Amino acid sequence: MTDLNSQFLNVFTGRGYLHQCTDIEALDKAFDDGIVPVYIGFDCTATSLHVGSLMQIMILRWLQKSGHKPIVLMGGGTTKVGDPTGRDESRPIITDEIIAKNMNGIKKVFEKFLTFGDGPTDAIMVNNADWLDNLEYIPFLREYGRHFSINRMLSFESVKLRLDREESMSFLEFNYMILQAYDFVELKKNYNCSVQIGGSDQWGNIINGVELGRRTNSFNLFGLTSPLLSTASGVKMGKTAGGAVWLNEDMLSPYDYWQYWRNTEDADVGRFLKLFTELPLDEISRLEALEGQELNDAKKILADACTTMAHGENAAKEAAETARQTFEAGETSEGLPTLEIPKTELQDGIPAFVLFQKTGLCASSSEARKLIKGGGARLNDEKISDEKLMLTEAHLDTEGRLKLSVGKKRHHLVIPA
RNA sequence: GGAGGGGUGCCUGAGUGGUUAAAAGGGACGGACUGUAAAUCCGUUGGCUAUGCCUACGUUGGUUCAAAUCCAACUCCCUCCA
Repeated sequence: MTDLNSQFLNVFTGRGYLHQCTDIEALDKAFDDGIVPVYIGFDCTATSLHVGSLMQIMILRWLQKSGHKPIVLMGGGTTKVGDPTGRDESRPIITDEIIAKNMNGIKKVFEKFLTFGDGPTDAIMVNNADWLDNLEYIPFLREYGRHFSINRMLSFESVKLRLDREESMSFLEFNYMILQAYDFVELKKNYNCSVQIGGSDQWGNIINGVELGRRTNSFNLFGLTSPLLSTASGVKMGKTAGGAVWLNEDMLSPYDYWQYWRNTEDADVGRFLKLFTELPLDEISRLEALEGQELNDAKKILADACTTMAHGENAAKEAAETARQTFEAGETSEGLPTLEIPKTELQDGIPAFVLFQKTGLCASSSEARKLIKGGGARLNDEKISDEKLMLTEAHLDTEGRLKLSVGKKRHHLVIPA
């Protein structure tokens, strides 16, 4: 690789964000010459983003730190079409109200990671519905549609996958890549944004935009992609027992978020520290060299740093302290997720499996029963052996609480009120 | 519009009248081993206050003592033809 001059690209490559670039030397020069607006697009399919998008968010954060302007493109328009990339079936149609609601939730995530405002390097958020909603079909086809070759579009991975699997792909979805390409041109025109970054699965879509810009307006646009992330054992990132690892506090508690990072595989620690924290690289190489038990310290640092960024320092400290009490001291920590139940329920007696369901530790009471049968359920750190155990006030611990555990890692407190 | 093939549990995929809550694999969860890791081995994997009951093989009806399995209509997908 050639030597890079710009601060941003040095960080970008040094920390492992680089997968492909359309023209890295020219891009390097651009970043070195002055403030460059760069955009990354995000879907509005949920009320929060999850760790699958965290790498893109970190990229924008570094971008801003390096003195450039991040543009967060909300796919308010394209979400109505649905990105077929990586999907083996159509997305359900999402209504405008839900999209608006989702955008609000996602905005909250970004406010934690970026500084928004009117200054030259302040981040801005734009919505592609602003220009996509009112497109006129015939003029659009004549001006832009003629630059797209169906032959080529059919060869794209996102399309090919669906065709190979003999799944249907509607014309609606087929248009997604055209619209995304058009976004790039719009952003160039309105915000002088000539760089798009995305995951490596977006490479095809990004290239389309670059080419469309060149053909229609002789723009010189750049595309830059980051590797798709899976854990060292090949699992796609971002799922746990409870579901997706959301970045919004109301969808996943800081404690659970901290736990997610604490449970990182050994082989991923160094890579994740580079990608998801802002620790200096030499500090990271020291940490990832740790072995055996000591590597757990690196995992804690990873969890602290990630949680601090997403939820603030206090939340991170609380999560770390709760984890320490729970796992290292073997105590029952107040910081664990807690459920209050009416006193009378305990006075009357309530089956343990019902409580497991109520706390959300188990999805159904059948699941809870099976868990108890299988020996995976604990009450106040003691294994429950009776599937039909009735809980009463006699089971409260000295502090007047019940601690329910599923496996070794998932705990919940129940307090009568 | 015509001909043929297909729609099975979270996913892939077997099953062509009763022994089928449905093989097998994957995933997920739990256990053992560990370091809150990975790998490995074992177990669980529709719901229900439950020795039973209910719901489930695209949808709706039908045949039958009995249907994922047979019939009809509908619907969606795939392939070929127009």
